[in-house]
Amino acid sequence: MRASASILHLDLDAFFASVEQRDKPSLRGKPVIVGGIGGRGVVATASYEAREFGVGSAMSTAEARRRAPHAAYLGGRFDAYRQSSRIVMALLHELSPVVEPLSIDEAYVDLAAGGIETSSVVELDRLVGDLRAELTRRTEGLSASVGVGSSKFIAKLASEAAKPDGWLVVAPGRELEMITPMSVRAVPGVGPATMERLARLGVVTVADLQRASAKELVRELGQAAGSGLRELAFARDDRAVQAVREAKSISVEDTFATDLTDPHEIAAVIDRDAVLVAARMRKAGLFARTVTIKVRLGDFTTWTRSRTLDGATDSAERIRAVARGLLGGLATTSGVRLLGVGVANFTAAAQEELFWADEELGPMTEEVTSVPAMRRRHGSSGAWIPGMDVEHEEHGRGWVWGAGHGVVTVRFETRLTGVGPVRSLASDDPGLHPVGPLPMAFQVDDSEDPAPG
DNA sequence: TCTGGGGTCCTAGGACCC
DNA sequence: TCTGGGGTCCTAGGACCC
Repeated sequence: MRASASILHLDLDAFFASVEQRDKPSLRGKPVIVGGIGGRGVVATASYEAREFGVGSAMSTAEARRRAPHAAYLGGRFDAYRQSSRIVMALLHELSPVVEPLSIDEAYVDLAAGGIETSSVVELDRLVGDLRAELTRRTEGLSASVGVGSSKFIAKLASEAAKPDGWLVVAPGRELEMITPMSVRAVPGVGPATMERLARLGVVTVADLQRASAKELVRELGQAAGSGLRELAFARDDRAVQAVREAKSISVEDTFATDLTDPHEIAAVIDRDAVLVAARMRKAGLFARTVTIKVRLGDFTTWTRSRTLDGATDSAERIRAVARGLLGGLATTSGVRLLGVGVANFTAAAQEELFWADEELGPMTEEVTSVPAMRRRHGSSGAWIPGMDVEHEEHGRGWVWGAGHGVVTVRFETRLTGVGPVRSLASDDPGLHPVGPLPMAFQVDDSEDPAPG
């Protein structure tokens, strides 16, 4: 822990839903839910209006629809989210060179590394105020919650406490006062299972945690979690903000609208995922030694199987062969709900093995390499996904409101137009095309890609 | 129609080595 | 008779985060 409040944590408020409300004027002030909109989807982000109905992240979309039947359900526009995320990360880099993105919508900043040494809460308040205002301006209307404190732990709890659209600077020396009354559940790393174990020890609040014996915590939670949690209970946290974090794994997985039973189809999905993973490795310049497959059955039983090679590869063919070999050891006839392929154990250079012996798989079929076709068959119902950006030769830019039975309904509006009209068109209307997100007025140099979201 | 997708970190047991 | 002891690597699973 530092003597000054020099770590900042920023979290964009209801990020995906806020981008949708910004870009779709008719949804402003309304419940908006972004996530998987198929039968097996879950909520990624609910707008604050939707949260009023009891809808939250990770809830099944089916449950969300019961609670908020009139909300807008959108599939998500990741290009638009990345576009705004880049603007925010670039803004943070203007404060300090040491910025650690945690996800697409969250980051730590080491203020001291940016030459911001003040311990004056008034000055920090002004700095954060300016930051938040500039963020809203550059993102054309998004808001972020910001916490500043003497450690990552305190900065994160502060931004959490400030939500939504607020900020909190925790003065050095006031940390224990802030955290002691909190529930242990508020401590990052304490989820449902850990909370349950702690409750068995009679530990419910951070104050209880301070009184618990270190030995008992380690016995119940293991060495790392037990000792780590006890340190956090006293606000002891010296983790540095890390500007560069190297990827440890890359994976692709899919849950199917209905369970897969055809072995050829299962094998084809593994092949396709191997191709996707290899493409991402090539883009990142990485070679992997370990190949993993993940299989979830209809009853939610989940298996992972992995194999570590002597050498490192980025070959789609090699990954495919290893993944298929791993698949061969599993009984999948009852039906497969989810399939995935991952790689790990990276090296920066290939160390191809001289010899290997895998069963002969034969060439990949057209179907395997045609990813969009696969997604359409197993993913959502059609090509027109609710929320997506479209442009019509006659009516201009808009977004898909709904689709089905040969008809697609589009609302023709953008964040620059105000609420626009709705029109129903034939889903094969030749004048209608999917498009990318509307460019932002504020441009970021994106010659180098930020960390993957 | 309960339960996504992309990650990180940790644990525990077995193999293997000195 | 009686089974060390530490280290590393690998695998599988689980908890957690956004």
